[in-house]
Amino acid sequence: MEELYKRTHMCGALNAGNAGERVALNGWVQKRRNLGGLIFCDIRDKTGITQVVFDDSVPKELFERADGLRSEYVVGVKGTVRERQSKNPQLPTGDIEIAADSLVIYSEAETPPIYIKDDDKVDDNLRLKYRYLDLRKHGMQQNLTFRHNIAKATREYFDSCGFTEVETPVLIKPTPEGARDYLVPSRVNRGQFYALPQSPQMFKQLLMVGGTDRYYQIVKCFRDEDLRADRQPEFTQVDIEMSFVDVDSVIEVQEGYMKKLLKDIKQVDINTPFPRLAFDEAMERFGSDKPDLRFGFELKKLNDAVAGSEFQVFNDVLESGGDVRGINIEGAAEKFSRKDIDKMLTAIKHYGAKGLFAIKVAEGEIASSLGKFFDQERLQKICDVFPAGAGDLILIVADKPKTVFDSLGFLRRDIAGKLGLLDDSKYEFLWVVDFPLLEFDEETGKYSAMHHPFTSPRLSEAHMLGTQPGKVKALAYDMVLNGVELGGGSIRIHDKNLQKKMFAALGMSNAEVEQKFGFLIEAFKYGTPPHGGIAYGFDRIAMLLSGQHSIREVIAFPKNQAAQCMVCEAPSVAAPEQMEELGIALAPEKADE
RNA sequence: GGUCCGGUAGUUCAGUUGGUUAGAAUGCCAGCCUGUCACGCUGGAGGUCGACGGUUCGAGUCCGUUCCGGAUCGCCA
Repeated sequence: MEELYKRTHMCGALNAGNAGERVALNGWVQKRRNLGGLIFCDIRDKTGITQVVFDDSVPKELFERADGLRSEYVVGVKGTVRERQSKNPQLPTGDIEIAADSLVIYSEAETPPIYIKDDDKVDDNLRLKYRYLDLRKHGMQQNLTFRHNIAKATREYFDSCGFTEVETPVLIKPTPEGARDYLVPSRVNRGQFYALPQSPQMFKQLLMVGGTDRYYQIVKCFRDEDLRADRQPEFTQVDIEMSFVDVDSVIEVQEGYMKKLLKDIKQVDINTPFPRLAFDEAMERFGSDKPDLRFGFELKKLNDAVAGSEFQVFNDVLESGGDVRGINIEGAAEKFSRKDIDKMLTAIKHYGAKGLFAIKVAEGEIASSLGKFFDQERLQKICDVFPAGAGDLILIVADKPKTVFDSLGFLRRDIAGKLGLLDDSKYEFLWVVDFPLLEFDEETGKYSAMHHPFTSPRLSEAHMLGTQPGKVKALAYDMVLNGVELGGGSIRIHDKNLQKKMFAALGMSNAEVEQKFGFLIEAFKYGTPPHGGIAYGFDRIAMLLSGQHSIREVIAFPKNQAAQCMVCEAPSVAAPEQMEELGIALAPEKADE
């Protein structure tokens, strides 16, 4: 290779104050503009771009080499900084340019399949396949740096609060019964498997038994589940556990964490403590257990207002234990057409909704698809619940409670988006608390833990575990920011008798408990501090604080929707020899029915 | 597993009721050009219209199957 030019500055670093200095830059060719006897060339690195000029004062050989430059060539340039004749106010380095006197081409480049520009619109899969090119974009480099800064602030904060970062194993025991683990075969223990952790839950509890007192870890976790814009099969958690704490002590430390993150990263002061909303109230008011508080449109129950009408649809729903609820979109009566409302109905059919009823309130008249069954007086009664006035649009869904909540919860947020109310510069934090401890699974006919089986019930309600398990509330909490669940946690059960009751309520036999959690139960015999903790989705935090709408934007090498790595093409089949050595054979594919 | 949307040049897209040689922008290549910065001007190359089958005198367009991608519901203790 030719000589390496020892870099004196990054490409985004120079300004008028450097005029007259001799510098050396390394980077990629963003763009070459050949004006004939004058060549401009923009050199880019992760900090920015600098314009380099070759004119008739340079040797012919150098000028010709500059003429041969193409996009994405990797080069080194030496020259003198000077102020530009015509400045470019759009560039941080726009006041200066480098009058080049020497140029080295480290590496040529083929024409890239995607443009290295932040505002290009290119197919997501191409971006993922050529991720190393995508990462050259300034915005992507900013995202990576941004994520790094969050990790740094996280470590600073928890360190300052007396936490120890401890690494927990990545090869752990599989959880029985289909819990979507990634399985890892063992050659040394032929026929046996590890699992990759979905979370370090049991190990962090063991750390509390082990006297670590305050633990945190920025840790990769794995779930072999279907993907979403905010869900990847391998993702990063900020995992936290504390000894000798109650709900308030955990929450206080976490609010301090968010306060520091927002201050350090966004220079934004947020108020603590965060509001706390009981799960039931969150559902009643927002139709969601992770409500977005940046706007209103709260749900109202209309059962009383519509009772006793001639409208059979509502009557049937009310009789079968369902609800009639609505939201009032203030001032939106004229903003949505009949067609728009039909589209909304199509959208909420996903949640099982069968109908969507609209009431448009105007001065002196209330128009509605319900007009046939509801006279003005009755419609007014519905309006009064919100209360709604002239210009407002009320949307009503009648169905099973879950369908009503899901549908209106979705519409509330969807419409806010359409009305431009989702302001990324607003940070509305809250805690959702008082979750039910258990939920009834209609398929298995059993209760299952809403969070996990070590979540403590409210101690005052623990006696109901045997009799009314569905009514017991958990000492659990979710942190929600702008409609996204950032993290969730709980106070754990540390009393072995209470834990036994919990397992009984879950319908688990002693043998089953022993097989799944034996080592944790064993550990609890030897002196267990009261403890609790929380785990955050680190990628989600980075996504939200950087204003992105997919966690892929803050992950260097994310997987596509089919959980494939487009760069290295994982997963792939294993070589027969390797399978043989591991003692694994593939089962024949199931015949289609 | 279900539902919806999409697949046309390297890239982003247009392509009407089925009708001659499938277009634009950008990128790429060549030539000209001394103050550009989305440089400009002139010219050029570049396509199995995702794949297979069907209807038709004729299919990018219609029908069926299939593959791929995205969104979403289920799922995510």
